[in-house]
Amino acid sequence: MTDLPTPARTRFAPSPTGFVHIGSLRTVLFSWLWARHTGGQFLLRIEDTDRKRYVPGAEEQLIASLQAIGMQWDEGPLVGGPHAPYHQSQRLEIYQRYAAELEAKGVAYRSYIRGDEIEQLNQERVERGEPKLLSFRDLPGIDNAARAAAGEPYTLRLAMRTSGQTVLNDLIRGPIVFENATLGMPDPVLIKSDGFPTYAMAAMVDDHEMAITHVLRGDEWISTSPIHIQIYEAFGWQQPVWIHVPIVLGNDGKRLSKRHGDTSITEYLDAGFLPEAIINYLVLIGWSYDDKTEIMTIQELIERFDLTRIRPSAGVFDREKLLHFNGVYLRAMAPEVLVQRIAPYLSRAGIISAAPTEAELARVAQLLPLVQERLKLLSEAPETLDFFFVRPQSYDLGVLVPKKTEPAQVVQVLQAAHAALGQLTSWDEASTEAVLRQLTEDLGLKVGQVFMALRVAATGRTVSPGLFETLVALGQAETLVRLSNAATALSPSLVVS
RNA sequence: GGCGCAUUCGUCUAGCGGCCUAGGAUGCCACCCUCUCAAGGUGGAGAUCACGGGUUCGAAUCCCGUAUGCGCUACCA
Repeated sequence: MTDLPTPARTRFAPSPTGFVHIGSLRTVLFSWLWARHTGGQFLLRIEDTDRKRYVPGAEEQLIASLQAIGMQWDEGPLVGGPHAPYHQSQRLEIYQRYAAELEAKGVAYRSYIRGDEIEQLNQERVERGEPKLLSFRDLPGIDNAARAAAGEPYTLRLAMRTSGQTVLNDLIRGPIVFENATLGMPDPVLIKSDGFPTYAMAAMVDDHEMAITHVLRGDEWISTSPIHIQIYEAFGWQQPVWIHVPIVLGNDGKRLSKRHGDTSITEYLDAGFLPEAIINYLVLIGWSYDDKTEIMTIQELIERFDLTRIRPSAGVFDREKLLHFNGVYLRAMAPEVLVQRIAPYLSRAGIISAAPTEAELARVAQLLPLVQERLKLLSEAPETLDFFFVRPQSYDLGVLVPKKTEPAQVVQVLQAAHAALGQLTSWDEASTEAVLRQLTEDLGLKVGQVFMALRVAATGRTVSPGLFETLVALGQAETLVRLSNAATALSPSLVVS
């Protein structure tokens, strides 16, 4: 029933009403990992049974998100499979057939009462201090036969049991026992009056038809699981292993939603987070391998993932920690791969062409090692590299002149450095370093003062890669131009003062 | 209201009766390294294991209450 080595079939069954968010992605990740871990299949099924909530383009977004994050499905839209179609809206006959079966068995019945009538009746009952309606089978004032004869629309409802127990065997929580007599659950609609099935009907039928072995879903489904279990029992089907996954909360401890900063996964990707970092971070909310291992490759996760180690309690999504993971993955990334991943960000920033030339990519590849270990997001690449491509147009004199240093001294440093570096015949880190350290000593200044002034002159900013590697990457000619520009920018201020 | 789920450092977690004066990670602070920023190294602060009873020689770990948070209570998923 649990951690058997038999191949599992799991599924992600979203309704096409929006994007894939961080919260739901974590549940998908668990499902996907379990299928891969057991050598089974991961299916994608579109639960588009609510025509009122249909959002055009949502399915495409959803599919694109899964592909971008790298969770490929074995059966479903685009790839097909033995249980096609994988859109519930195209499986209506199947649900109708099974619905008829339940009706024939007497566990489901036609209900002609309308929603507004139920509301009305319940309101009256509440006023009289009576409990709300649970069954809609034979109600005073509702003539089912007459309505049927008139051809009025009806819903098919499941007759919930009113005695005994319904037991949900949740893998990570153990058995959860519901007393049918005190459940207080109205007979749920299986088939809506428009002929479409509800979630309860469609999902159970499909999970059975598609031979799903492990159902992973958010723990908000625990409350309604008696319906699902009673459907399984009514059919006499074997239940899948139920795994109710804890939810992911936002910073404020509130459930992640569009309101509370739950962002679509594509936004994280656009922001420069790596799929592998997102996956690695996300899997650790609610699951752990042991007491210290955190950084794991996808392959290791597939090998190590174990449903029984999922925690039952909700976890807060911590963007700071994700950022740390992203940095780890960024630093470990092969330079040639990083170039490819970073190029689009540089293109978007206008630093290189939209369709980068070989020369541009080569230049980026040359520069990347200088900043790779400082990156936490791919999107930070433009701001850390742009000065290599664009000469500083002006200088902030307050920044160009380091603390405890006189403007005149800076001009002197710039001029001396210009002279000394200009004479160098070999332009490499060792040579520039030797020259500049000697110069510092000759001027009787501190390394920090000199190097900072030169850094600002060369890059226009106080934060950059190492000075020497930066100068070398910039090239001798360009370095000299920038030093001289900086000196010129500073000189007028001397005249004034 | 009813039913259900959850509860260990700010956050993610380890822990499944003695190894816990509660371990790791992240974040924070300090120091080291150092031309800046990161990275890296070292150290530190940070959890009376929600609270109260019990069981036991012994409980974060088992049982029962209480509190708090959350979910469900749709012809939504």
